[in-house]
Amino acid sequence: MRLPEAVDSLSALAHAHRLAVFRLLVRAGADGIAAGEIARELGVLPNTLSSHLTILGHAGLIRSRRDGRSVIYSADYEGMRALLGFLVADCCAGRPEICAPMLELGQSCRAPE
Amino acid sequence: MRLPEAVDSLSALAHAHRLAVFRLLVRAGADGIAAGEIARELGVLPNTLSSHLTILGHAGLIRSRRDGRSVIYSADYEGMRALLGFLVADCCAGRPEICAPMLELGQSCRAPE
DNA sequence: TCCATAATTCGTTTATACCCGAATTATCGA
DNA sequence: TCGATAATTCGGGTATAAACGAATTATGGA
Repeated sequence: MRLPEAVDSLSALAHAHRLAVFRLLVRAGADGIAAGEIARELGVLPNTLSSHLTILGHAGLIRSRRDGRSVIYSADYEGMRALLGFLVADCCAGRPEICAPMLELGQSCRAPE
Repeated sequence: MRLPEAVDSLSALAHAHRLAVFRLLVRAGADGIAAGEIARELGVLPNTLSSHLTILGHAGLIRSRRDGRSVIYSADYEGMRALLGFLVADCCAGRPEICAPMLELGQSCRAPE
């Protein structure tokens, strides 16, 4: 990932509703959630949500598939990984002690026991 | 970190010049870089840069200290860690296989050999 | 085929972000 | 104290983002 794409991804997440949608989908996993259910959950009008979903999709952070009358959205974990990777890239050349706390991020990222 | 603060941080980074500034400072480490030198490096007017620096500072992503006539800016690694932590929080409850690629982020984050 | 549901697209209005020039504040050296 | 350098603050003009209502497209079932 390069800077312009990173700006697109960050802009997509830099909005309260869109960030909430993204987190919802990240938690939901591969099953995903239908657009209408997301709208209901967050209390956003369907048309407004639709434009948010388009923005997140264009940024490579979510995917969609049609299932009957519904469209199911799910997180794009590879896009997420690309963004995080860009942010930490070369974060501490020559200074591993700065880097160390970032390595512990993975600890937030575990299955509940 | 909670959602509103995360939106602030993401908004701060969701701009080509500000993201470039942040990356510059992340690479620069604790020594930091003077405002004027950042402006020269990126080809941004000093007053415009100043407002960008204010936004990044308010978002908790950079710090500043005065040194004579210069003001030295440096990355706030704790703020950075907080944002990344928020983004990956609970990212794969019950699905460790999704989580695994995120754990490898640390590999971008190493000292040059 | 027709109707109901799900989602998106379109057009408009409003609010906010961005950038620049000019003026101001802070610090250092002569 | 005065001038020069470094940085920030202020004000205004322009562009862009966001939200909404209305209309449109897609799908499934009667």
